[in-house]
Order: sequence, then structure tokens, then C-alpha cells
Amino acid sequence: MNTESKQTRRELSHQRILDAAARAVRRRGYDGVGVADVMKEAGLTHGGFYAHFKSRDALLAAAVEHAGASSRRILGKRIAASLAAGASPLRALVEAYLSPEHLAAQDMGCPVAALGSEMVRQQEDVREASRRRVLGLIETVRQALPPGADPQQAAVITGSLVGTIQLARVLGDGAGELLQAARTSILDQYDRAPT
Amino acid sequence: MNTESKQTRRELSHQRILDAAARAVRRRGYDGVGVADVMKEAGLTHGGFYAHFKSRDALLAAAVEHAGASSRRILGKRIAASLAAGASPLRALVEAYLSPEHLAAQDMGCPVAALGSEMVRQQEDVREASRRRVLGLIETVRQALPPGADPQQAAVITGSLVGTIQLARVLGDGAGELLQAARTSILDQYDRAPT
DNA sequence: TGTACATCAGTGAACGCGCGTTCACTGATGTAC
DNA sequence: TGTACATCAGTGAACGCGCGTTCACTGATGTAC
Repeated sequence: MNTESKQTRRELSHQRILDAAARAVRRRGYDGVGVADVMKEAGLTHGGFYAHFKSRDALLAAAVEHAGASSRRILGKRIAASLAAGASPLRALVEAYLSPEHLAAQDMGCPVAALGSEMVRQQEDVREASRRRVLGLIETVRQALPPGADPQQAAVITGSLVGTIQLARVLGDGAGELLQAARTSILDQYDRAPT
Repeated sequence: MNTESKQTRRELSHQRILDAAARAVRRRGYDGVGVADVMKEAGLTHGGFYAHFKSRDALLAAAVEHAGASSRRILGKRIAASLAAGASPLRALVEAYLSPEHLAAQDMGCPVAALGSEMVRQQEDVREASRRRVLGLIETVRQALPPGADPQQAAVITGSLVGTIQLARVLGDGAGELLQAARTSILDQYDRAPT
């Protein structure tokens, strides 16, 4: 019984479409998202799609944003738990991002890791939404930096987080050790007060 | 007049197709490679394609390998020049990989940076060829590590290189500073004898 | 060096399929009284 | 509370297009003598 409980049928459908698209884009890539598939997963037929989005590209742009918000929420929970257990902000973030859970749950994880190499090729709207997501991720890292750290480091660490997850997903075998090594490496270099 | 000069017409066509595909896959992604486009760029018509490759996926797998070899050759030249100028192996590699030239020349650059997030979604043959390319890149980094370094670090550095290039390409603005910051960060941490 | 023939490499039309998008229609929801 | 009607949300057939793949054919290359 929160303030959102009075959503119309239309709004509920819209949410289901967005949720489905946000999962699909991370699992299959931008090019792998089909209008009919997304609508089917949302429990609808494809014809109704254009009452919700202007075009497939408009859906993609919205899906990236939605995926980012969703991933941030999920990682945020894990981070909050670590903080409560006494970890530094940077340690909490790095350990959540480079966790086996995040590695495995690609379709619920960070869209920058899931889509990094494809972003630059998208049509303008989609690329712009993706760019904002990258900036948002860098900003999240920046806020977790120890006091007095050079803000430029946020982008460097972000690159390392994103690249590590991608390589680990491709390699499959031995990915766990890679995650562990990367966590240690980043925290050794940047975290002034490891827990 | 080298030993390769006696290539048949067929072999020459094959090379042109591979070259075109290796560029296309990095510029447009796996999904953006079309048989007809590649053949056209190779100066042929689409019908002849299947005399050269069993399927589009077979082309993709070969293209990733070809792109890797080509990129390694280009980066190798730059690395050799730095080594001759007295740089350490790791410095030479990191500065070549995170150079503005590599950033800009996506279709001639490292396929792992160009395709990182898409690799895990490819059909088995293509994924396997991509995986080998990732392992090859890590091995190249490993060989550039200072003596006595933990080999695990090679994969961590590779992740950082790949992720940094991807983010820089998406961001566009300010990418130069990101590259510079990443170069400094990696070399400060891992290079024992900076030049 | 020249001719006849076999083989090879490439051409371009055609096919089937999937996909984004449109649209006339239908059934459900909500409002007026 | 009930009925009549307007509006809204979703359906599913259809269209056009691009793409991977096949195939009968053609022109070029190479070999035998």
C-alpha cells in the first residue's frame, strides 16, 4: 500500500516491458533485443509495443537506463551490508562489483560490463543513454574513493572493474581467481584503510 | 619476390575477404558483419562467399583471429620502437595499448577491446576463437611483466587495458586524460623500473 | 608457340526466414447519470 | 446499484525489407599435347 499502488494497467505493462528489455539487452546485447520477444516476455503481443515506445531504439535507450538503476539497487544492497560490517566504501564497492554473484548474473548486473564494447556503435539516443550510464558508474566509484584521492582515479578503477568482469565472463575457467586478484590489486593500490 | 608471391587468385581473394571481415567485426561488432558487405568490400559478389567459408560464423571466428594477429603486428611495431628508446617492456606495451592512436583506430586495433562484451554471447566456434584471443593478449602482457612479478597480475592488467579503452571510446570527451591517468596508474603499480 | 579441353573461381538470381513497423479491429475499463 | 456509452489498451494479420544461403551458369585460368 505505498503511493505507487494505484498504477494503471498501462503503467504496469510499461514496467513489465522495461524489465524484460533491461534483462534482454544485458543477456543478448543491443542487437539481440527483439520487439516481439520482449513483448512476449512481458506477457503481451508485439503489436501493442508502439503504444509504449516510439521505436525499438527508444526501448533500447530506456532499457539501458532501467538496467543501470536496477543493477545499482542490487549492488547497493550488497555494499550496504559490507559497510555495516565495517568495510571501507571502496572495499565494499569493489568486492560487490567483482563478486562471483555479479559475474554470474549478467542479465541482472551492470550494463556497462554487459555492453561496454557495443555502446560506441549505437544510434545517437542509445549511445547517449549508455554514455550517461558510464558516467554514473564512474561517479559511484568516485564517491567511494578514500578522502583526498585524485578524482581521476575513479575512471581508471571503473575501467578495471568493467574490463575484469568482461574477461572473467569470456574465460569462464579460472574466473574466480581473476576476480580475487583484481580485488586485491585495486584495493592494495587505492584503498588507504583496508579492513 | 618473397616466398609468398606465388599466391593463387583464390588465396588472394581469401585474404581480401579476411581483411575486410577483420575490419568489419571491429567496427560494427559480430552482429554487424554481413556477408554481402564483406564480399563487396573485398571486391567480390556475395554468391562466392561459400567457396571460401563454411558459414558466416566460420568467417567470424577466422576474422577474430586475423584481427588479433593484425593488431598484434601494429602494436608490436610501436612497442619495438619504445624498447629501442629504452622503455621497459611493460611501459612500452601499456603506452602503445593506451595510446590515442589505438583509441581512435578501433577497426585496426585490439579485437578484445572492440568486442569484449559480445564475446560471451557468440556461438561456440566464434566464442572459442575469441577466448583464445583473450588468452593471447594476457600472455603478451605476462611476457612484458618485470622479472619476478606474479603472473596473475597479467590478467588484471589486461582487464584494466581493455576496460579503459572501452570507456574512453564511449566517453569521447576527456578520453585523453583517462588514458593518461590509466597509464600512470598501471605503471606506478606494476613497473619496477620506469623510464 | 598454339590449340582444345578440363577445372576453377566468381556471378547474380532466387528462396526462406525473421524482424520492425503499421493498422483495422476487439474486448476491457472507466465515467455519466 | 445499474445501465449506456466513450475511451483505452492490447490483438494479430499484413507489409516491406534485409540477410544468410543455395545453385545453375559463365568466364577465366591452367594443363596436355
